[in-house]
Amino acid sequence: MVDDRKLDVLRAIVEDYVATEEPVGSKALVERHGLGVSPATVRNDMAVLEEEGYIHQPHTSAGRVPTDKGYRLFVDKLATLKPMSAAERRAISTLLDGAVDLDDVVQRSVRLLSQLTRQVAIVQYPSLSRSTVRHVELVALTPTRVMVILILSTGRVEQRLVELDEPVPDTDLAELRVAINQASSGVQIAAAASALAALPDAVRPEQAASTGAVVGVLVEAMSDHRSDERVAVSGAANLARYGDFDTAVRPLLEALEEHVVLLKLLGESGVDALTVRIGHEGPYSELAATSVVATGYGPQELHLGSLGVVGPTRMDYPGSMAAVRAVARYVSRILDEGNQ
Amino acid sequence: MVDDRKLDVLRAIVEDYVATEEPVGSKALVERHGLGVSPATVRNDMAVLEEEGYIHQPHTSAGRVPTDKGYRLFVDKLATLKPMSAAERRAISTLLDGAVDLDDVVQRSVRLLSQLTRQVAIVQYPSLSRSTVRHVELVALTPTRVMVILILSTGRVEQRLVELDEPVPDTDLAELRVAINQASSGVQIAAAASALAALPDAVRPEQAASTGAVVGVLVEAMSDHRSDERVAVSGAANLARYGDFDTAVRPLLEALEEHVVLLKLLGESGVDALTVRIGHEGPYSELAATSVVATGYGPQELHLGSLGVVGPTRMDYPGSMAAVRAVARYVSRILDEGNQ
DNA sequence: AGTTGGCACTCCCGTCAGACGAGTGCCAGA
DNA sequence: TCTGGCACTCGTCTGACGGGAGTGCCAACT
Repeated sequence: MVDDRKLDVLRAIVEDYVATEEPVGSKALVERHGLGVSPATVRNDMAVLEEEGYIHQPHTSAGRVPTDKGYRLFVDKLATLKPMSAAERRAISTLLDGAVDLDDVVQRSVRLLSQLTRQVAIVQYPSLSRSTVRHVELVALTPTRVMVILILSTGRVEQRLVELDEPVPDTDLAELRVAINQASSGVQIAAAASALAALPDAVRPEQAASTGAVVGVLVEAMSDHRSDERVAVSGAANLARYGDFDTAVRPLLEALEEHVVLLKLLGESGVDALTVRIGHEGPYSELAATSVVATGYGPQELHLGSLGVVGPTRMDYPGSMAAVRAVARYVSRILDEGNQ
Repeated sequence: MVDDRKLDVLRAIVEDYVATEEPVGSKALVERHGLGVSPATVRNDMAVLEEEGYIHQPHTSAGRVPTDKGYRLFVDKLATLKPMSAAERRAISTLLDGAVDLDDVVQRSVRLLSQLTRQVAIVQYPSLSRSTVRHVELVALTPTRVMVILILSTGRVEQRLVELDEPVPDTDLAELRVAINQASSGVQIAAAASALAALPDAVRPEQAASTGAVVGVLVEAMSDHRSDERVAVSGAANLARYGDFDTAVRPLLEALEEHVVLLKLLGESGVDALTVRIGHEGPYSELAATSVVATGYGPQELHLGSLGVVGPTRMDYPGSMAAVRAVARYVSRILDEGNQ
């Protein structure tokens, strides 16, 4: 039976262990938290909690440490999000409002998140595939070199250079620009790609070649999911605070280099739905000592990407969860504004 | 007196210490390198080298370790660049040739460099201020919203959104586009900014407001030196290989977060001129245990940015220097091609 | 003069025993 | 059901000790 006081004990253990990084004993517990009972009672409760698998003893005569299962219970039942302080709220809004473009938003967010949580922060760049085409611009740099600029609803801009075999007159280029925008503007990117692919057949034969070249590059840029896999990382230095280098720091440090791994870690939680993955719950056994707090972001419930923090299982969950949610909301709002 | 054999001894000490990470003694030296003399002789040489400050003994009855001065001598007099293997050359060219745009070049380079050297690699994004304006494009997203796109000779593209107080007819916008490009295209960015600043006075009064808004944003983008301070970093996981966490790893890990610090570390070496800064020679006392191998890059001797690797003073200088130079040359070549 | 073998010396490092103390489990009593 | 007491466990710290790597110096050799 796990009654209320035992939950209190578990909460106290988690909080103390997170704070001190050391196994916590019964005596220290009753002293630091006003539990109102004696150490002996706490010991009895601990014995039960251990039997149920919520805490664990590194060795006889040592204090207790929460297990992954214990953290899970803590997060599900015991944790209340630490409200952000006014200063923090202000920091978030002023910092993010100062961003000049999309890349800047992402970079500022990731930095901010790592500073707020003192953890490693990860922000996925907004997915290209979910957005719509806002405009396509063609710029003739020379008669045979055209720069193709693809502007998406999220604010992302992709540019590609096209080399043409023959010079194309400006009037033809203008025509092509109109045709492309008619076919694609306002359309979801996947649909736009297929609509464009049909374009070369619809123009005059002498334009087919140049149209084909331009459209080919555009379609390629649209179906290029590279940017879907881009992430920004910040706060690796925070790892230095952790003691157990080999189990906690090194594997994570290696994972940070592999952006694909990070994306999988972030997962695909819905907008405004916090996901907490604790230790072994995650997809990688090497990262059994690390937890992830993540959420999706995007305007109007549309999932454009994910962001979150990773750290050792022994992390400040309430604080991390609050910060992740706050930053995600701001980012969503900004993406919404740019898009209205 | 430091004669040839003593230099050989120093070289051997550096090589062994880099390989083993342990102080090297006289006996091990003569065994591993065919020095052709007895340990006692080597000991005498070592005593001289120590007196001159090239090597150092952590404590009596320990082997010797090179000092910063010893590494300096090694780099200046004794090191010959390790030639890249054919496979490495191929890896560099195929990887970098596959880059689709400027950001991609930078990101691939930094990753490549960290893999080649197994160190932390840093690549500065090409400086905006040294490049010329290739083209400015204006796109009317709605009658009162104009996207301004600035295309530079290096291939960098900056975009900004401008909100206008009143709708601007397309014909006026076309006029403005022509005027802007006449004033700026082909011009160095600083000069272009001042040329543009004068533009609002030269147009019809009813256009002055919109022209002012567009030009203002452009000038701001041009004088925005944010991108001059951007760097890409890769290979932080390689730090995990180093033992002395507190002196070597932690300070460097913290420095990696501070891009300004990294830029200062890279310094401003000329194109094709390798700079090696060893330990205390660098600008930060906290990084007294780290060395930097860096060089500038850019087409035609034009310094657009720097790249290099950082690591503990005990690093493989010949290998790092060769890799840094090879990557810098490839990057320079690619920037040249995109620019011809 | 430079090189070499021999030798005593220094000092790091790993091991081991012993003391200490934090923390526990259990039990009897309130 | 809670509490105080108590014996017990076991990790950690300390100091002593021996082995070994490496040195510096010296006398002898080339």
